Amino acid sequence: MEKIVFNGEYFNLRDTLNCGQVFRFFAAEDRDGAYFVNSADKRCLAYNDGDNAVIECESEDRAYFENYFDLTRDYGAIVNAATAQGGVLKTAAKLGKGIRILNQNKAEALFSFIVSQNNNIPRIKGIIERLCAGAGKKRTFCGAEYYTFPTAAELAAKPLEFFKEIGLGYRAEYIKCLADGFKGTFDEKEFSALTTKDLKKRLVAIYGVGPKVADCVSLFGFHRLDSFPVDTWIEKVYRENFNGTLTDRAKIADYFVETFGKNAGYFQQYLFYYKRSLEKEGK
DNA sequence: CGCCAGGTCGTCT
DNA sequence: AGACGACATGGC
Repeated sequence: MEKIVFNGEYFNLRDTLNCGQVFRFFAAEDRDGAYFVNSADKRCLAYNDGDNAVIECESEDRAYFENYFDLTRDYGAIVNAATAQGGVLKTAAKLGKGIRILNQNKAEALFSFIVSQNNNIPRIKGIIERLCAGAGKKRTFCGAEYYTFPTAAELAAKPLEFFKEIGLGYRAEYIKCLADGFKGTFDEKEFSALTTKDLKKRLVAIYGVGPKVADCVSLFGFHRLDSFPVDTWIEKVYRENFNGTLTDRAKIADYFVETFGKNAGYFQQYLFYYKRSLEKEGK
């Protein structure tokens, strides 16, 4: 077992996991504030401890999770850049300075964000868990069982009925179609080689993937920071805090990418998290 | 019960 | 190009 200890000033597990970028994490029942985080076929236990963030994982997975949690990136510089923008971004960066954008498994991100469309987060998590339990493999970590995210081949082996049974609803056809389309393999390189613009075109060409899902996959799966998913929350920030008048979400996305440049993806998370937390407080 | 969920597709102007 | 309803399901 390996223990990765990292300065926690810009690494808050709760905020990073709860900002809507990832769905396969579970609060560790017997350890307050600790989470089991699953990615592809791996699992780790992660928590904040005093000034540090700690990740416990199998020794062979150390490099995987160092990359997964984006540990080589200078988040202090990103937060400073956001703070320098002033206004709502300064406030949002203060609140969300512990958020990191994960380097998720690309296939998992693609399938997961198709599930996310017109859906709520608790239900998305439930569907994905049933997808893993029904099509993935059983593994053990720290004496507890978990399921791996199914491979493209494992998904392709399942009939349409399976996807309906786990509660995907009309999205079952999207998932089935995608699984069949990959013919047993997911060629990451084919996607990774593309520019962000072409990657989005390629993703949108997939049945069930529209501009919003494509931007999420691009940002959360491929770490393309010049992606800016626009949903109702971002639209709200745009109107209320940037005095925006555009209504076309694609144009709003372009506006933010042009304004924020290489930090656009990070700033999107700060703004999203900030706006949504205001709503939650009000309730 | 009705509204909504980190939308997308098909269809019609 | 832009508007609009349908879509499965269940959380709240």
